[in-house]
Amino acid sequence: MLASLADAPLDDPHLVYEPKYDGIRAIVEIGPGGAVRLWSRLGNEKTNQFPEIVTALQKWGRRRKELLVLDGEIVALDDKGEPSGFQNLQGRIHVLDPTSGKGRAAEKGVRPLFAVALIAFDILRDGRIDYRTRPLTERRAALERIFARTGSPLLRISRQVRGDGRALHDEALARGWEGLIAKHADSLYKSGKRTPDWKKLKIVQEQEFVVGGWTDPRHARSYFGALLLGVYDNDDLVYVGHTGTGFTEKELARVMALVAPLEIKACPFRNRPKTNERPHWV
DNA sequence: TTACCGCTGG
DNA sequence: ACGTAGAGTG
DNA sequence: CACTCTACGTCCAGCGGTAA
Repeated sequence: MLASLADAPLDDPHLVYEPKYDGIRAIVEIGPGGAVRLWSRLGNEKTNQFPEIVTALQKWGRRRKELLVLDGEIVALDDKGEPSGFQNLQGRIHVLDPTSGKGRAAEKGVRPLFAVALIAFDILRDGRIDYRTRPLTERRAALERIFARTGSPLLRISRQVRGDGRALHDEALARGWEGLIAKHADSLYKSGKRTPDWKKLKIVQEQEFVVGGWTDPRHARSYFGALLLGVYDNDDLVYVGHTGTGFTEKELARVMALVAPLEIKACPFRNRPKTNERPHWV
């Protein structure tokens, strides 16, 4: 079940509000005796990539007798133990076995080994009970009963408020969260579907950048792939990232017309970015 | 070793 | 993740 | 007719695999 991007009131009594955790979506199976498996949104097994979480789940689920299936988000934790951004998980998405010491990341020693945690926000099955056919409020009650006090800092449940998300929204602004998810309190769980029962309320962060170049487009994309962006550190232009999404066809054309006549030979950034496609500088 | 592709998360 | 076109819905 | 929803194609970062 996936959320739709939409506006929603922050004080609707039929809605519940949760932080939008910025990590990797995961379906969690805890079998009898603690047989644990993690699955990604595309149905790929992630069990081997998060051994800390698996160990914690095994320990917690050791005396369970029946299958439990949860839905949640795997997040990286900052040094205060608070959920931090998706970026800190990027290096582990593809790692087949983080303990093996094999592979590029292990060789380079660059994997930061951020602490991670599982934040469960839904329950799909507990033994013979198929919770997907039960309303969200009932699922939430079951989740809190079963998973609220795991005794492990790695195993948590999402924060959730009912009816009035204004305080949570203020907190999201103050802490720079990605946004909130607003869910219909009586909605059912629809596996694999994107539905308006869950609404994604995005928070727009602002920052002014200087365009230092662009990259060639890939495939059937027109004009350019991404803009190369920097911010000034005194007199130095420091490359800070690419952005390629968010452009309509018209906007791609307009920006290209502005930027193409300004092309120069030398990279204007203090730190030359690595790009997927050929860069052009302005 | 390096460069590129393909795949996966968002 | 986003944006678009075309299908679906009212 | 206008609006909403879905399917699809594309974006970045990063890793693994393979070719050079």
